[in-house]
Amino acid sequence: MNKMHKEHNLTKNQKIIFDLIDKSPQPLKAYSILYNVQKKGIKAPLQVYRALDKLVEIGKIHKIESRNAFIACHNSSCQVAKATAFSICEICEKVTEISSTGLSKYLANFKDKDGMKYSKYNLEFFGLCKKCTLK
Amino acid sequence: MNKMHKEHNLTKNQKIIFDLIDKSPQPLKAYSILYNVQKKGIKAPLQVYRALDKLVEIGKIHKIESRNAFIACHNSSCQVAKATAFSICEICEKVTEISSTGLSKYLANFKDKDGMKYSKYNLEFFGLCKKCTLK
DNA sequence: TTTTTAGTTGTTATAATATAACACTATGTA
DNA sequence: TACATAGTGTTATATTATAACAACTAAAAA
Repeated sequence: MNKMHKEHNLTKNQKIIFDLIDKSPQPLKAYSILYNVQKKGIKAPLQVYRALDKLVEIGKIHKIESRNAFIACHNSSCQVAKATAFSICEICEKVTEISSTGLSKYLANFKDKDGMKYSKYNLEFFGLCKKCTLK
Repeated sequence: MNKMHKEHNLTKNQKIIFDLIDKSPQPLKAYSILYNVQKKGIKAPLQVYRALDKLVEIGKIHKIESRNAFIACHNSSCQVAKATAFSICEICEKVTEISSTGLSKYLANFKDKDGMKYSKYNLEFFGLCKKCTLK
C-alpha cells in the first residue's frame, strides 16, 4: 500500500459519519449530522463529536472554524489536517477547499518576525462566489 | 458631528468591554468577559455579544475563531476586521497577531484557480511559542 | 490460548457558546 | 418637533461541545 495514502480503517460510526459528510456538497454541522444518522443508531451528540474528532485528526475531514461545520477533504495532498485553506461565500455560504501549491508552499515556509515557523495553519477566505457575484 | 471623520465613539458597554480586552495580554472568551464586567452593570450574555459584534465590525478587536476568543487589534493597518493573521501556541495558548506586510500583500492578492479574489481572510497558524519550544 | 492494551462505544448529564424576541432609551438630524 | 438609527436591558431559548463512567472489541503481547 502507498504510504502517502495510508488507509485508516474507519470504525462503524466513523464510517457512517464520514460517508454522510463526503456525500454532502457543503459543510455539515454536528447536530445536523446527528439528526441525519439517528436512523442508523447514532443517538447522542458525543458519538458524533468523537467520530468527527477522529476524522479531523486523520485528515479525512476538516473543520471550518468560522462556521462550526465539517467538510470532507478533497485535497489528496493534505492527508493530515495540518494545512488547510478554504474560500467561503458570505451570501450562500458555499465553501470550497483551496488547493494551491503556491499558497501552501508560501504558508508552510512563512516565518514570523521572530523567525518562528509553524507546523499547522488554517486559512479562511471570505467573499462572494461566482454565482453570488452575478446576482 | 462630522461624519467624514467619524471616530467610532464607543458606547458605555462597548468601552467597558473593549478596555477589558485591550488590557488583557491574551484573548478573552465571552463568558469570562461577562464575569469580569458584571460589577460594572453588564449582566447578560447578549450585552457582551452585542458589544463584541460591534467591536469586531469596526476592527477594534478580532475573534480567534478556533478558540472562540477575542483579542484587541494592535495592528494599526487593519482598521477593519478584514485581514487577520495570528499565531497560536498549542501548549500555552498564547496568541499573537502577525503583522507582516509580505504576508498581507500575498493574501490580499491571492486568486483561486477560478481567478476569484477575496475581500477578507482569517489565518491562524499553530505551533509552539518560543517559551514552550524550550521546555 | 489467555491476557493486556488501546481504542471505541453507549449513555446520562451538563457545560459553554450564542441568538431570538420584545419593550424601551438615547442620539443625531431633517 | 418628529423621525430614523443604533444601543440597552431583560427573559428565555437555541446551538455547540464536553465530563464521567461502565462496557465492549480488536489486535498484539505473553
